[in-house]
Amino acid sequence: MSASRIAGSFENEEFLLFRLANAARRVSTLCAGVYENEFGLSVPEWRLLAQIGRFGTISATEVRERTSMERVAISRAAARCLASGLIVERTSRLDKRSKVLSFTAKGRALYRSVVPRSEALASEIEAGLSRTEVRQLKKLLGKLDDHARDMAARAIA
Amino acid sequence: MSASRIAGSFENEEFLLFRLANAARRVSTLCAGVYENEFGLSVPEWRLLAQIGRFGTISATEVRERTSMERVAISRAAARCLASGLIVERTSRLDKRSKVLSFTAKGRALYRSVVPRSEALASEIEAGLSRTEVRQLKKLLGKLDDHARDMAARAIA
DNA sequence: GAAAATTTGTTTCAGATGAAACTTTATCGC
DNA sequence: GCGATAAAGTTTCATCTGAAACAAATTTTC
Repeated sequence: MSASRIAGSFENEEFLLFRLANAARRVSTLCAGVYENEFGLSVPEWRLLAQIGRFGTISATEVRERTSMERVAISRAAARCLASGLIVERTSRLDKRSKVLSFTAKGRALYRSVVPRSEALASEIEAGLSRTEVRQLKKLLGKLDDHARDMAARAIA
Repeated sequence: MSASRIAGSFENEEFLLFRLANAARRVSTLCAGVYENEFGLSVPEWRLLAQIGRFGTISATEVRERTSMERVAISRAAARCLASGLIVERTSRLDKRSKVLSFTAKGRALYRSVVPRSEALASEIEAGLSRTEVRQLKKLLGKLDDHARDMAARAIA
């Protein structure tokens, strides 16, 4: 069949995009279920809380720099965490556009309970791979992300 | 600060989920722009066409088995490709529930023009990594996906 | 020091997405 | 063969998502 002759190398190796999309969707759905069912958190909410947990007090921009989350996602995650009383925000004195986020007692307590579960979940997910493979995979994903970011930046410029 | 002491190993290594989500989002957005701007195709539509290109005539279920796409995504991609005259569908004689999909002349021509662009795009994206790293990454993503699928299946059962 | 441009964060809108209900056809158990 | 169960695809609905417009504050430029 002519169609398949045309395909060339495309035929045997599936495009990285597709594998990446599949793996990300699968892992994300799995984790989202756990965070939602056990803690009532969405993945972006947990991502935000994890940053506050690490850095104590942090602005949305700092979260973005550290996680590559989108502005909108951070804003929405923060709004929901505020509404559920997990965090408080205060306008920064240095820059009144900026609001710094920090835990309430309730938020800190929740964070403390999520961390071990999150680690256990990561272990479960990574259990299909060896330690070396996990390290390798993270490294390669980081490299790919960096390269793709460069490409996107160049495309815009 | 007590919050950071709690974090433990979580502190240094970013959770695989997050890296995966970042890389997938970045690559997907990049590719979606190319397919959309240059061919008027969404990623799921291109994924579907790629399967028809490889296998000639194929049912939605076979597409799902081969790509891990969701039923709904396939159904919608097929509806749009039908509407834009890229494919036709015929009820299978063997199973009247099933519809087999195949190219129109227009669809085949488009497919032929997308394949080389898709390969070039893949090369560009993979250019940040060595050949070995690309192979490794694909392998690890496949393994991770398989393991996560098993976990999800076990969670339901 | 005021106008222009930039940055921070929010909101809006339109399209994407996924779970669940649904329709139709096929298969299983008896 | 007939009722129950399952499978193929579609549709609905409620939510998620991202791009772009937006408001407010800051920085830059002249």
